[in-house]
Amino acid sequence: MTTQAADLDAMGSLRRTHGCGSITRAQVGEEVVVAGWVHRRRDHGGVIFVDLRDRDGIVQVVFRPETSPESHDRAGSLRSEWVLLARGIVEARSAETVNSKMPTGEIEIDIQELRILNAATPPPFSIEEETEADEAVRLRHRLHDLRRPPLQRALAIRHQVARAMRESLSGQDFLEIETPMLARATPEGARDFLVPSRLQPGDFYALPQSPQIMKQLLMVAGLDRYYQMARCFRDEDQRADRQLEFTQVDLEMSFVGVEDVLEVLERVTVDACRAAGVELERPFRRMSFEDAMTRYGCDRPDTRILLELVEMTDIFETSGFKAFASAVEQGGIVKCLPIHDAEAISRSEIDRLEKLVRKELGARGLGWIRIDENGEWRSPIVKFLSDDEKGAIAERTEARPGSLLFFQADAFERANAILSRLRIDLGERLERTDGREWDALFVVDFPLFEADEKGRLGYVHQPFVAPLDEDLPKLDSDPISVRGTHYDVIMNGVELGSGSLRNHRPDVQRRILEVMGYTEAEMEKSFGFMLEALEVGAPPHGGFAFGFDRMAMVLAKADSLRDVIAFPKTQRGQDLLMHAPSAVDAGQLDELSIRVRPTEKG
RNA sequence: GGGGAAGUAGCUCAGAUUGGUUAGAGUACUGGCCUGUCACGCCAGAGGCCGCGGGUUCGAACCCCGUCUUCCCCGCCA
Repeated sequence: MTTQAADLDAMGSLRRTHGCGSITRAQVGEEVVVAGWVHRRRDHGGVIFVDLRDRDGIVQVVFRPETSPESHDRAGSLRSEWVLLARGIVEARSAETVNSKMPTGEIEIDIQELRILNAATPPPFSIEEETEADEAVRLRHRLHDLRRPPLQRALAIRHQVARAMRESLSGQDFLEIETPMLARATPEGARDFLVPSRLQPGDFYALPQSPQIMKQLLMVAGLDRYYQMARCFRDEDQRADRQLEFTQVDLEMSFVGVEDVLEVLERVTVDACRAAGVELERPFRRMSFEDAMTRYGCDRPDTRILLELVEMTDIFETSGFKAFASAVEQGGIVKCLPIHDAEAISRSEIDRLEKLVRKELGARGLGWIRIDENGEWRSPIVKFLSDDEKGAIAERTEARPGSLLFFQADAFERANAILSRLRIDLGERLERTDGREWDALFVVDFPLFEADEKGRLGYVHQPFVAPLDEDLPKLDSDPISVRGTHYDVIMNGVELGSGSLRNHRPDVQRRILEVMGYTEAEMEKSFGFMLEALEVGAPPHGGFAFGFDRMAMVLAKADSLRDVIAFPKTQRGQDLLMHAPSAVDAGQLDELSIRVRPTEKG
C-alpha cells in the first residue's frame, strides 16, 4: 500500500523545542515547537484535537479555527501516524478538561502553525502500551511495534545498562578490545554459522559463538583486563530466551582467583541494574550447585519463591512401592515438593499439572498425596506405602492437614526438572513468595565433568574451566567428583551469565582433555593453538560473560528476548521485516565457489 | 528431529462436538455531520482464496490426509 498523495511541507527553519512528554505547567504561556506522529485525532468539526506522540510521550495539540484557520483546515486531513511539526502556545487546561490519565493532561498546545512532514499508510494495529496483535504480525510490522512504549522503554533500558557496564568496567581498569567476527570454525559446542571465503575458495570463516578462546589469548598476550560488548552467533534452535545472534558483555582478567572475579561481577551487576533503576542488595548470596539442585531442583533458582524440594531417595531404596523403588534401583532419585495450605489446588488442577509435565517434560506420572482437614491421606499412591514410609514422609515434609505433596521418582535430571517446574508454576500462582522484587545470587562449585549414558565423561560448561585447587588430586582418582571454578550469576531465576577460572597450565589442560577421552591427535586438532598458547607463558586468568539481552529482558520485565532486541528473528530464524535469510544471485555464489543443492522448497 | 497450541476482514475474534441460503461482530479504514474531546460521538459505506494443496460428499470455514507459517516446550544450545 502506498500513501495518499498529500500536501506535504518542508521543515524549513522550524525546529523542535520540546519532547512531547516533557511539557508541563511550567511551560504555560510559552511558545513551543513539537514534532512527532499522530497518535489519535478527534475532529469535532470545529475544534480538532490531535494526540501527538514521540519517544518522550504524548501531548494533546489543539487546532482552533479562531487561532489559525489554515492550520485548522489542514488538520482535518490528518490521519494516524502522519508526521507533524507544530508550533503553538502551551495553555493550562480548565479544571473540567484536565485529563488525569495523561502525564501531560494538565496542559495542551494551541497550534498556530502546522507543518505536515509526511503522510502514512494506516497502521496494521494501533500503537498502544499493550497490543493484542499476534507476534507474527508484530514482527512483520516491526516499525509499528517499535513505536509502542514498552519496546521503546526496553531499548532505552538496554542502552542505559550497556553504558553503565562500559563505565563500570572501564572504571575497574578493563580495556574494551574487539575480536574478529570472521573467525575460525570450531568442532566443539554449538553449530557454527559459516561464511564462505572468496579469497580462499572452498574455505570458510565461522562467526564466533563467543570470544572465549580469543579473550584467553588476550590474557596470554598480557592485556591483563579485557572486556567487550560481543556479538555472538549460534546456529541452534531458538527459545523465548535464545536468539541466533545475541550480545555478551564478555570479560576476562589475569592473576586472579574466584573471589576477585566475583567481586568484579558483583560491582558490574549492581552498576548495571542501578542504571535501570534497580538497587540490588550486596553482598550477593552464594549457593553451591549441589545445594541449588537439592533444594530447588534447578541450577538457577528463583529463591524468592519459598517452596522447596525434599529429598526422599533413601526412604524408597527398598520400598514395596515398585514405581519408586525401581527408579532408585536404576540410579534415579525420589523427591517431593510439599505445599502446605494447598486447599486452593483442585483435583482437576492436579490432573492438568500431570498432563503438563507428562507432555512437556516427559514425566512418567505425577504422584501426589493430599492430607485432608481430618488428617486423612487422600491419594492414588498411598495404598502402596508402608506405615514407616508414611511416617518418614510426614516427618520430612512436615505434612499437616491441608498439605499437598507432589512426588517424582525418575532420573536425577528429569525428576528435578519436573518438580522445579511445578515449584515455579505453583509458587507464583499461590503467591508463595518472599515479596522481594529482585533476587541476585551466585551459584558456585559446579562439577567439572558429567557422564553420558555410556559413562563417558564430558565437560559440563566448556573444556577450559579450571578445577578447584583442592580437587586437583581427584582428577586421577575420582574425576566425576572434581568441582570446577565455574560460577553463574542468577537473577530472578534467569541465568544472566557464567564464567570460570581457566586452565593456564598446559599439563592440567591436557590432563582434563585426556580424562574426557581426547587422544593426542584430537587435542591437536580441536585445541592445538590454545594448548600452544598455554606454552608461551600464560598467566592465571578467569572471566565471565553476561548474557546482555537476558539482562535487558529481566530488567525490562519482558517475557521474551524479542521484546528487547530491535530486529529479532522468529523461531525458524527468519527476519519477517527484511526477509532474511534470502536467496542470492547465482553470480554471488559463483564468486564464492558455492553450488546450492536444489531442495523440495525450490 | 519430536510434542503441544494457533491460523476466518488491516487487527482481535465469533461462526454448536450437528456439513446446508448472501460467513458475522468489535475495532481500524472511507465519506458525511459535529467547537472541549481524550478509546470522542452520530449516520452511511467499503472491506473475505475461511493459510495452502488434495480427498470424502449432491454440497466443506466446518469431516479426513498432507503441507506451510507463528508461538510454547523437549532434544539441542560448552
